[in-house]
Amino acid sequence: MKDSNTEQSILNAAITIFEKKGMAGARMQEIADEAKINKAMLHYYFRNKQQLFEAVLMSAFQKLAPQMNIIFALEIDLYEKIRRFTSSYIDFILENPYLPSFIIHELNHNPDFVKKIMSHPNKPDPKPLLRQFEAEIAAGKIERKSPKQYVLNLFSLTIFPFVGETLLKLVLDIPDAEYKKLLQERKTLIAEQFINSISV
Amino acid sequence: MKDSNTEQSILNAAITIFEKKGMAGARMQEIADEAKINKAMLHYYFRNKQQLFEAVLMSAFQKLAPQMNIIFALEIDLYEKIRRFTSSYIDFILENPYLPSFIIHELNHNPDFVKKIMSHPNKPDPKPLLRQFEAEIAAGKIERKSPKQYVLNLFSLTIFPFVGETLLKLVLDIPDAEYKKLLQERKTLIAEQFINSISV
DNA sequence: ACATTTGTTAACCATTTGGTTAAACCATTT
DNA sequence: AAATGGTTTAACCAAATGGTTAACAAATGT
Repeated sequence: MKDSNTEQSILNAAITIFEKKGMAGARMQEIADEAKINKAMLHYYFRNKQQLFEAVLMSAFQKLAPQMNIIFALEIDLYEKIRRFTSSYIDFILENPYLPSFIIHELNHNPDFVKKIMSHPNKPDPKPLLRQFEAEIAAGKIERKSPKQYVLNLFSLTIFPFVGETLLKLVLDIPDAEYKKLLQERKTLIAEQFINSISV
Repeated sequence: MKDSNTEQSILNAAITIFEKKGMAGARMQEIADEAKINKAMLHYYFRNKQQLFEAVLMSAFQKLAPQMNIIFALEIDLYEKIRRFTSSYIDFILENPYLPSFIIHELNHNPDFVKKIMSHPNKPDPKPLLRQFEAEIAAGKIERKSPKQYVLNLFSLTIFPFVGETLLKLVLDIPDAEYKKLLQERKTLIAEQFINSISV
């Protein structure tokens, strides 16, 4: 029984290609080239394109979810949690720029996979965060709005600047270097303004 | 010289298919079937897949940009403009649910098209909005932050719930009907909280 | 050392897919 | 009604693409 790093290097290559081109745009040969192995190996280890793709999509969740869930579960003040979440999420995505777009796009096109991951441990789970919003509302500390709306806002402010980067740069006429700087600024700015907008 | 509605029905079919499946996932035959015409007609009117695709992407901007630019250019109070923008954008996207995801995804994968549309009249242009933010800052009415960050926030809050719908429903465990209700709520909620977060 | 399993390769295959062509169709002009 | 020119169709084509196979190499167990 060999652990064989071939399987891992296939997966790595597949991650690179799939995250950049998506399921429909990726080519098996391109993945094989990227991994510098024979195309037949892809099928030997992962049977077919769909299964290789699902392994990649699952690994994307595996990368993202623990990182988020740790922060969601921390026993700290809500505001501090918001600050930590935005800052560390932005840092993480700066290292994995294709991740959110890839996940979102493929989730939109693979309803079956959505069901598959629904009960899977790799799912990000912001329930603790939701409960903290509820508690603060109950304590009269923040506006009485749906906690889900709060989390929606927080996710939108944090994730969209990455997903919509090309569109935003185009529409707002922002050069690359400046955009990078804006993203850095957002590591503190989001939490600051978000907290400001909910405090009663 | 015939005006021939064939060309238009091809474009309509192409819009349907491309917006749902993207450039890489769409099939010429599928578009022909959708339009109920012979596949050769696609090439007769649009030469090849790339050109048909670009016509579709351009038409997507054509649908979106005027709708936004009218509001951006209105001579009204900043806060009122924000309220109008979020409300009417959400209404519009509810009618065209695939639009933002399609535009964002394809822009990310077609750097050449980005250049092409940069100087095109179909580009959404929030410059008037940016200037109003600047004016309010100068007047000491809102926090002294980069106006671009403000617009980034506004776009994120408005657009992301559509682009990331599947992911958000999955992660926050929200059923379809409830999510629709949340989106409706956001037509007023976004502006309310956004304004609350920037007023000095 | 030998046999058996596991890993790897090159060649091959069937289907899909974007694109072409030549003939037919149809409206308008002469 | 014959000619003209744009429009439409079915059949076809070459390349790309996902997937398979059979032979070969390298470990692994006996």
